[in-house]
Amino acid sequence: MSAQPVAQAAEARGTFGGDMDKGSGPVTLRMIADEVGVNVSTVSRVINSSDKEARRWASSDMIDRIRTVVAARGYQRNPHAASLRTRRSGLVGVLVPRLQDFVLATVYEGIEEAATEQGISTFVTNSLDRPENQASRTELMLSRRVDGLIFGDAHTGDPFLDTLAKRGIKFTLVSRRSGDHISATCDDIMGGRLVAEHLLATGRRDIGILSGRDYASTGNDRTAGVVQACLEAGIRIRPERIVHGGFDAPGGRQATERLLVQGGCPDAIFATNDFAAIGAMGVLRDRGITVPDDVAIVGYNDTPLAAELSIPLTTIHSPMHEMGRAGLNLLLAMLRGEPVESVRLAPELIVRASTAS
Amino acid sequence: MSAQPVAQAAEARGTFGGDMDKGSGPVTLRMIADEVGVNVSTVSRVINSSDKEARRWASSDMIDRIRTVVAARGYQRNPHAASLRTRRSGLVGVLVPRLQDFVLATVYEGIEEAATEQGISTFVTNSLDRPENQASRTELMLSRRVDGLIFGDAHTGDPFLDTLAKRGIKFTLVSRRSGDHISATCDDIMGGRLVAEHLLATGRRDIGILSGRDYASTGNDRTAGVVQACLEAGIRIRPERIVHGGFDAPGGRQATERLLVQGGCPDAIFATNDFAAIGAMGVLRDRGITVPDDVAIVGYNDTPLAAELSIPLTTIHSPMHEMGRAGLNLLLAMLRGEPVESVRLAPELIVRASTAS
DNA sequence: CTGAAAGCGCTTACAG
DNA sequence: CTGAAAGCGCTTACAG
Repeated sequence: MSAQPVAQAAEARGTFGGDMDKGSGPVTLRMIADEVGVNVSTVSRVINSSDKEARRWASSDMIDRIRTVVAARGYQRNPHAASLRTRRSGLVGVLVPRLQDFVLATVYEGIEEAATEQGISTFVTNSLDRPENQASRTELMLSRRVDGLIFGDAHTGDPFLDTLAKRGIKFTLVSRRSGDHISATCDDIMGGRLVAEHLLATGRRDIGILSGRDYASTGNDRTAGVVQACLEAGIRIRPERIVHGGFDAPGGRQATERLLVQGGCPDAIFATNDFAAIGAMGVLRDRGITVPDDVAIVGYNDTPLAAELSIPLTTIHSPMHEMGRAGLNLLLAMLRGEPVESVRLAPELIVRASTAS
Repeated sequence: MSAQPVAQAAEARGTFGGDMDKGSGPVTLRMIADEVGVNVSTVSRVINSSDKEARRWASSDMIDRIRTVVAARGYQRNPHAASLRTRRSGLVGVLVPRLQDFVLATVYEGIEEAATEQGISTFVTNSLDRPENQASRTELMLSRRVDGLIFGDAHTGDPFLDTLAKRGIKFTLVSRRSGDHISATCDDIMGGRLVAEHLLATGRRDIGILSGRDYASTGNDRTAGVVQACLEAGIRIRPERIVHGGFDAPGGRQATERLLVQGGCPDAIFATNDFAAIGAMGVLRDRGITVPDDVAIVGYNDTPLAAELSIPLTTIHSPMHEMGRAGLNLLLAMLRGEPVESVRLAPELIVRASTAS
């Protein structure tokens, strides 16, 4: 708090009942111990025990007295001292492609919320999906002595995460999955199937897919789900109907333009992200193609804007917040040494005007 | 890294050249010192000095040898130990209304970027603009021993920040200003003036304003700028032309509906936020009011979506990223004890189809 | 049930 | 120029 050096005046503290703070900084365990008239170790034990456990360490009278003084003085443990001693920091590092992305911001909110509930603090940073950033930011997090990491930017087939796992570093993935690493994701294959089934049921037969980045399991799984479901219905989606690109509006715009050029206009477009769907709608509008009469459009994620669009967007609701919470809780379980398994959350189809013919 | 207790095997370390790690956890200063054959204090001094300063503390031969071993072993200082000793954590807490909000996510990106450059780490959390959260999250940040705080959720007239300042807590504001507290903001009054000047120059005379939350200086200043500039042009904006509401699309929708009800349709609407502008456009479209022929629309912030809309949006570009950087750097200067002054960044008008008649 | 001691990994006066 | 010591605020065997 104060800029002045606090000096080594630890012994000069009053016996007990001294009510003034003397500007000597935050309350320490020693101050509490002195005021109660007991050893710091006793205070430490009481503070770090539940009501029941505490009984094993101290008389109930002692427990009451300590708790009273702790509350009265507003004691807060110094986390740096505790971390130094216990070798656990209660810190988690989170890497996301970009926090500006509504989807990842929401996932992170879930992570942060669950972390706070568990007394954990998080650092977040953007990797912009660039491998060199992923590596350097991970090392930076590690140098901050995080207990574990959560990646929202996993790249399919990239050995980076394998290397990390081999080093014994604990981490989970959110939003995107990769290999056998523990992850909390939406069941994107199922999501894709829901889209295909809806489109087929409403009479569409030629589906174009804005698949997103080729290194992201999200877009790939959603695409695979559509392809599977169509195949089961006897419809084969040609390769040129699947185009990759960015997950934002400009990315969707470009991908849509490529889609139209290379195969003519389909009767449905599935954008694996709502923002890409907005870009797609822009292109169609520019070309005088009407939605949903000429082309149905489906997005993914059920972003708030989806319902606000001039033509409200049919989309898949994915539990982004819950995904973040699960990713954090999985990591914590791993750190406790418990066996953990990946979580696939259920997607849900939300039908709106963009597919209602 | 490893879950097993690392044990007190500090003395059992090889003399020098021992290349294996023995799983004894991260490299410590002591290991470096032992390998170089020098006292830890010497290593500490060299590590924490610039090239020039180091000369005062050690022979250039010593400096080289230490630097070599530090690099070879990949030594990283334990920040908890250093914080405990120095009483400075290198940690900054950031409170924003909500990270899902593109504007605040971007401001935070700027904060985080500048922090990383300066070797500082940040914690972010959402307050949802609720006073009880602002208080509790601030205390939580303080219990994490942050050196200072950055608030993106300041409420005009709220004594909370005054109380904090009185407690000697160091903080800066971003995005919104409040009282005399140090802040890094866009010059929102100027931004409002730019909007009014453009609207007046293109023949508009009856401007409705979606002013946002009444506790946020952003919306209020932007509104004030419009009112001022209009007054100077001899046009008085009636109070019922100014409506408050949320800064998102639904908020803009509701505010617009109230605006239309209570005073008929204006010939221009200034939404103090791009997302609110999107909501406004939705309402107008539903009612068959055309943009820009019947009503011109202007947003604020120059969000990427603004250019992607069916009717591209005239808006004010505000340097959100730079605002975050400035907020962090101001805080750091304060912590160094330097005199600091608030920063007002220049807004810029971006004219698009929504006002081009 | 409670205390005393050691030690986590650093930094920084204080000596020399 | 370098070393030795103290101490930041905790936790945790180890005694009793």
